[in-house]
Amino acid sequence: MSSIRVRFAPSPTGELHVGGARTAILNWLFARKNKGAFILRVDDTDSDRSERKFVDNILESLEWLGIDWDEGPGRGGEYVPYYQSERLDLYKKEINRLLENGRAYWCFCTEEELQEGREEAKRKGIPFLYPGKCRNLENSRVKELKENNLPCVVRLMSPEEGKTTVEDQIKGEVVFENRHLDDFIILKSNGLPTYNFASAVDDVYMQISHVIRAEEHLSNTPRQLMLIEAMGYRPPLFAHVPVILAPDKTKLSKRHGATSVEEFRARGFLAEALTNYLVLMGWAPPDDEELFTMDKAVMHFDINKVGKTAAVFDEKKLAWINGHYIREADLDRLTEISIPFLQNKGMVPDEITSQEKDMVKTVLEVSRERIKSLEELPELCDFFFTEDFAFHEDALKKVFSREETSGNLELVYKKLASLEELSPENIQASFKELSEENNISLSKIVKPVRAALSGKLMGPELNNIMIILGKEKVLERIEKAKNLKT
RNA sequence: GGCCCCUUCGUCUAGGCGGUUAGGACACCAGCCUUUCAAGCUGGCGGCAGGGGUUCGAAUCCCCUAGGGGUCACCA
Repeated sequence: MSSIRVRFAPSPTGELHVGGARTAILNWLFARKNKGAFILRVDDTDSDRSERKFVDNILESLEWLGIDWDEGPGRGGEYVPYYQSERLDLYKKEINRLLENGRAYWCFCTEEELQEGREEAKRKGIPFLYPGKCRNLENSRVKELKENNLPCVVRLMSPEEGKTTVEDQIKGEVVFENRHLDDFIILKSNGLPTYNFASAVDDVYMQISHVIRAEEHLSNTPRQLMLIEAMGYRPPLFAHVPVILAPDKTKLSKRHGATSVEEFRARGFLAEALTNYLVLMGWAPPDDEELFTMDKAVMHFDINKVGKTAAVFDEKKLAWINGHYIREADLDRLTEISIPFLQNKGMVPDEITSQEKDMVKTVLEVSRERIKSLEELPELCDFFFTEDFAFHEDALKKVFSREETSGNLELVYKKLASLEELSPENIQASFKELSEENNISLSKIVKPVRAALSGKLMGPELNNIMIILGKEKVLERIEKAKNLKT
């Protein structure tokens, strides 16, 4: 009965946010480390904002990240169903128990009434707490009001004195005074449970041992503890992880750029880079190494060592990590995931042949160490795929504006034309000979050739470019570039 | 405003029991390598929010102040 069971319980009101992803990863690491179970539960009690497409997005994002769940959507489990919207009978049952035991009560206060109270409290500069007006309604009165179909909710009869303390695995002991907490709503007038209630009930029923979730839930925790106490169950342990901040130190949101896992994937980040980075904000392995696999993270993970401070999301560091994984990735796999980025720019056809695929692979081999995200690939290597590549402004200004460029290209043309086939050796030798024979610097030869072949001043090694392009195209492009003088 | 959490280089962090020139990484700068750009290597810049205590000795313990964040919904 002491088995470790954790859960990630997103509400499908948006795409999987990197903050949510980190919470999921932390839960997953904890479960894997302790040979426990990682449960995925969909907290969709907000019928207005929950959408099926977001459920799909969250599931896909988690799968893409490699965060697999032992129980949950698509996988079933002992505590099925894992959608709160399908567990309504259970909540109803627990609400009724609470009602019968006098630990909860029906409340018929209207929105207007409450709003008035809030405004008055604001005027007085004191926090608004529900005054408990409906606490002691006679049963007959309740029955009467209900028969008249008056909108009503159920509130928990919360203790007025004492303290509720949360033994948080990350924050330590956090104490809340019960008098600051009012009789909060557990059943909404639309018949659906509130988050606090459904979450507490499910955590208990699903035998969750540790609730690892975002810090913003810390202030909800005493309420859930009260609920669990009122229902007569044992509460799980809690661990609240700090939020992720944007560079301006406010909560990371859409206006800061990419925030969802899907957006990062679309921008050319690798799953292992994103997970590595996300784990790194708030946790560090014992050896302080920053680049690690999830396997290694699992081996050393310790929830108690997760930092208490909110971390600023640093895209530069993510990019560095991503560059590392791009360089390390299996080339075939990298080829597969790179193709869409090329197709996106029309560089390779949507229906790709195996020859074209091989070409992408070859190009990747000589280009990968120059990019930090797959998104940068098209611009870096467009000239490998088309004759219609653009000449970069720098190339025009620094190379093609020069008097001697045309003549030098002509020299190169002649020299290369005499070669049987291009090889690293004979290309090298040719350039060297040209330099010596004509007494011109190597760079005066090399730069124009690079510019002629790629339209750029920087890029993969020239040898590689020439060999991949092949003698025919190389000569064609040099010929064409001779007349490009600006 | 009430309640709660947090505070080590610009950023992410390491710093069980108080004694370190406060360590690493990203970024930035410089150099090396190099037929470009990267990558790689080497070096540099840069920090314990402030103030009081406790102590022979505090980034580490206590208190206060300041700053940041979260939350105060019939949202999760």
